Order: sequence, then C-alpha cells, then structure tokens
Amino acid sequence: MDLKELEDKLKNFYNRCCQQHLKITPQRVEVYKALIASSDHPSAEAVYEKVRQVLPNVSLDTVNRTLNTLNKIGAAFIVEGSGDVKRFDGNLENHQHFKCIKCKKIFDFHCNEFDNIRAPEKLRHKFTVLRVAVYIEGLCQPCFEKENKIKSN
Amino acid sequence: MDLKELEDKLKNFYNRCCQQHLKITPQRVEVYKALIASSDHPSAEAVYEKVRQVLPNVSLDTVNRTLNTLNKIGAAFIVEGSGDVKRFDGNLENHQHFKCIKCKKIFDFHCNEFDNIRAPEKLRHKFTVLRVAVYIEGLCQPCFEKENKIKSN
DNA sequence: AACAAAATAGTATTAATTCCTATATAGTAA
DNA sequence: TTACTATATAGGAATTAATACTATTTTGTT
Repeated sequence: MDLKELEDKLKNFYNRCCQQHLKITPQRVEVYKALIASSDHPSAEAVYEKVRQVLPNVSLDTVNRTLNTLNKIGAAFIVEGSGDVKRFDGNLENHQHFKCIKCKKIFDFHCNEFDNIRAPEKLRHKFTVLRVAVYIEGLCQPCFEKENKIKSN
Repeated sequence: MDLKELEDKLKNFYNRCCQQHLKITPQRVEVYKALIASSDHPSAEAVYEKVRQVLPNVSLDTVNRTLNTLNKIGAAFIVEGSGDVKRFDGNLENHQHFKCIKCKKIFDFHCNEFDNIRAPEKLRHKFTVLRVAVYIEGLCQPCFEKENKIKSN
C-alpha cells in the first residue's frame, strides 16, 4: 500500500468517525492503521502487539473495543468462521475468505459471482440484512500433507 | 421429528461411529440425540444442560469433546458466525443460516441456488475444500425495533 | 471372562473477552 | 485560548469459553 492510498483510507476513516460523532484519538487511529497494514486477518491480540510498538501504554481492552467499534461503523469486518478467536479485516473491497480449520490461517480470494449474491427476498422482508458472505473452509496444502503423514503412521 | 426418523438418524450415527472406530457410549448417544432434538443451534453449554437431564454426571468437557467429534465425523456442523461462542447444528440437510448480530439467534433458511455453489477452481486446486457456506448476518425484527427505539431517545 | 484401547468425570488451567472505575482527552462552545 | 462536557482510555478485576490433565471406567474385541 503506497502513501497516497494510506492517506485516502485515513481520510475516509476520519470522515466515518465524524459522521458517527466518534472522537479521533491516537489509539483509534493506530488501531485502524495497524489493521489495514495487516493482510493476515489479525486477532485483537495481534493488533494489540502492533499498536503497542507505537503506543506502549495502550490497553488490550481499548484495542478490543476499538476493533468492535470499527466493525460497527463499517470500517472493518469480523471475519466469519466456525469457532476460534475473533479475527478482523480492514479490507473493504469485495472479496471472500477461505479458512484452514487446522492452522486457522485465513486466505483471501475473489470470485466475481460471489459479490453479487443477495439474500433471498423472503429473508430480506423478515430481517435487516447487513452482510452476505460466502465462506469456504478446509485444509491448506501444508496442513493437508501433515494430516496424511500422521494417518499413515 | 417422528420416532422412525429418530431411529434412522441414530442408526446412521452408529454406522458413522463404527466406520471411524469410535465407541458408542451413552454420553455420545445422548449428546447426539440432544443436538438433533434442538432446532436452535445450541452452544455446548446448552447441550450440556439437556444431556444432564438424562445423564446427571456427564461432564461439560465430554459434551464439548463429543460435539467436536460429531463435527469431525460429519454428523454435525459448527455454525459459521463472526465471533461469539461456538454453536452446533445436527441438521445435515441443505440449508443456510441467518444470524442476528444482536441477540445471536440463528435462523435457518433455504435457497436452492446456494446449495450448488462451489469453490472456484483455482481454490480447489490450492486447498482441500471441506465446506462452502453462504452466511447472512443482520438484525432480526425485534432487535431492529429495539435498536431504533434506543436511537430515537 | 479378560484385555487393551478409548472415553469419561472431575478438576485445574489457559485463553479470550468484557466489565469496572478513576483519570485523561477530544471536540465544542464561549 | 480557555473551560467544559461527553467520550475514551488504562489498568486491573471478573467473567466466560474451551481445553488439558489424570485417575478411573467402559466399550468392543479376543
């Protein structure tokens, strides 16, 4: 990500905060920056470690709260998954996730057809739909190989 | 669910266990029965409470372990979601989930088109795909109304 | 009936997340 | 610029979820 892109995103983020009457604090900015600089869908703990390098006294609670706030104002997502710790994603572009159920790594992929999937009409009448995701789960190559190794012993 | 259906499912379950060389214990059977009797996608804790009514000395650990085992052998799913406690589903028929992000209720729905979604070929070459799910998130009607109420005060 | 591998109960431990409260700060309005 | 108020934060405590450990029990098999 180049400097211009970062500036754009930050500006966008400031606007979002203002619109929601959220104060722009150094902690919020650093959490946001740490998140969008991560491509590995970090946990709160991981973001915390990153932010600590800039703000040594930041608390884990603040990071947690802030990540949830980012999610609420639409500046980030909580990655969908089955169980395990919460993982966050600051990438707002259309994309989907594959998660390895063994090593828990999350891989982005993109399939145009999946972008346009809408909730069925029946559902849209009954509920307020906020997000539609195609979520794929399985084993990554290294984990698949390990799995086989163990089974053959 | 009528008696015949229950018997069918149990028989099926026994077969699955045998194939995987898993012993058929009262705890396993009761956990499985409690799960398929629940339509609310229960947590381990909720299943535990149900099983306790039949086996008062069962431990929460056993319920947890067993639910994860059911998931592994394909007799149950862990419901996809973003964060929150693990929720389980013993319904193996094609269906999708809507989750209210506020009250955490999970609603089943079914959309034929979603059943046939496959992982893109690129992904299938790179990873071992075990599950493809369409996951929808939002607010249920009561929670949507509450949300509005609070905001207007 | 006897055996070995697997499973369980009960508890301890770890890990994740939220709650609590005193203090500090950002945005606003004088 | 200064003062004010609502919001946010740090630090720690508390809560909750999930797993690990170990002695004992049980299943499926011989």
